[in-house]
Amino acid sequence: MTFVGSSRLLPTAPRNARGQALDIIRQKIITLELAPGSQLSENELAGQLGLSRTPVRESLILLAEEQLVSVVPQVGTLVSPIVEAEIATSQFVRESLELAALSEAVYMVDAAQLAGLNALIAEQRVADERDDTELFFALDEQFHFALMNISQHGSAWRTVSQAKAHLDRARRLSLSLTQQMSTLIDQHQSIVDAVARGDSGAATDALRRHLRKVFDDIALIRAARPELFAPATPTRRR
Amino acid sequence: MTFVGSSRLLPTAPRNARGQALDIIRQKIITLELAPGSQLSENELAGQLGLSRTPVRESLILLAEEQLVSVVPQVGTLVSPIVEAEIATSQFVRESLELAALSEAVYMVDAAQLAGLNALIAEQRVADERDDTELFFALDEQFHFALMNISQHGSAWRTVSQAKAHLDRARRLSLSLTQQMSTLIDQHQSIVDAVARGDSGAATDALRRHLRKVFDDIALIRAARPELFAPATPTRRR
DNA sequence: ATACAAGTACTGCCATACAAGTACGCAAGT
DNA sequence: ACTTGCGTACTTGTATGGCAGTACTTGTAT
Repeated sequence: MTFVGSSRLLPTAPRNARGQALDIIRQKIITLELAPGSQLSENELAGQLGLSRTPVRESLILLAEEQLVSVVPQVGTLVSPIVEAEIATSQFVRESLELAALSEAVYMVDAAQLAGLNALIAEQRVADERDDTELFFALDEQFHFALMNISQHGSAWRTVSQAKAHLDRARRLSLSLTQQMSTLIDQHQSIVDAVARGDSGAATDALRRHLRKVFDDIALIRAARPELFAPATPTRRR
Repeated sequence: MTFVGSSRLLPTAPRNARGQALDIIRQKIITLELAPGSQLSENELAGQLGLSRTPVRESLILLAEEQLVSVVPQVGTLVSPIVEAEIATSQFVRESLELAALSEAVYMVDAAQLAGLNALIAEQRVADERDDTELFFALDEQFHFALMNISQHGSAWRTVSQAKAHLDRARRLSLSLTQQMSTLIDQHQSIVDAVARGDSGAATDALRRHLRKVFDDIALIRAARPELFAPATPTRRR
């Protein structure tokens, strides 16, 4: 597993044990390697990661704040099930913030930033050709961050990224992500083109269409396989 | 100090030591009882609160994630200075989310919700007459939460509340909060009136004006006393 | 008086031990 | 067969000790 494009903003690797544990566990939850509803154990995770309970426990507390796990005292820690309401909230947060940032960004973008965005799109085309969804997810994260960074509100990315994590996790339920990559990349291009033209309305429209597509794809998954959402009974470990 | 209207949504008191420590420390930071830039110590806080270092440390980790403190390994934990960029980001997040939620809320509000909002405004008038700023802060928090809760996005309040915490802390630098309460309450009334009329544009305009006033007040403080923002040297404890 | 270096007293980080509480299985009694 | 009660094996919560690294202090030499 590569941690390129992890949610942690600074690419500098987390030098302490807690940072390592947080990144690894978080990534495993988002990629569904740790199934929604499954039970975790501080002790077991500590053993697997070769750490003591302390940094693992601190990571789980942070993940609970992010709503990715829920800790029940004296009972256990559960990977949060994928709940429609949570997805809708994440979509609302992400959409509101990205759109508001982009509407300002149109008036302050420079040539270097546009070139950077186009370069990311080119890399995404490569990822598409290789059917490398992991690479695409990482580049997608970079693209949306770069877009938001044009305005002065790049430091709000932390908030957006947390919302995006819930949406990405739900997206991974889809079996055929590879078929949608080219559409998503085209939408990326439409956004950048509108920004380059200085057309604020077209840019926000294009971004809204893009984000709504992601959300609608999740709705399609839910329609096809409702059992994947909000599993009623938590999965016990043994 | 009363914890009515603390940031924790559920009024159910935190039953474990970490929850207590988190609420107390957080409140002391927001109310400036713990000065921006001042140094904290896990040991010292644990002693003051009558707890061990563990729950205190876990609280500080959560506060660091919220950007209210910054932890420097082997050096110390500092209460975050009030930095203009951080304020601007918080304003951006709060404004974007509250406005987006309100624009939807106008079409789904019912009579009971309007009555609840007006009741909160009435309470705020009382707080104004008594010059009780602490009560007003609590009621203000309740009002904005109730407003956001009309739409289906009440669960995004957690995010808004974290941004609002930074703005509230900066607001407390102002010496004359009592003189502004009546204006703020009038603006609350304008928002509710517009929502009651079903006038989406007027409602969002009124809310934007309201939130911008809060932001502009902070800018005035900064203009008058720039030394309160981003203190260059951290305050050592002895 | 100044520069420098060793000492010392802190810091947060991590590991570990113990405490409190819950869930489940199994056995005894009805 | 079913219910009930207890024991056991887990769970997270909290306390504490030791470690490594930083900053300030103090003594010494220049």
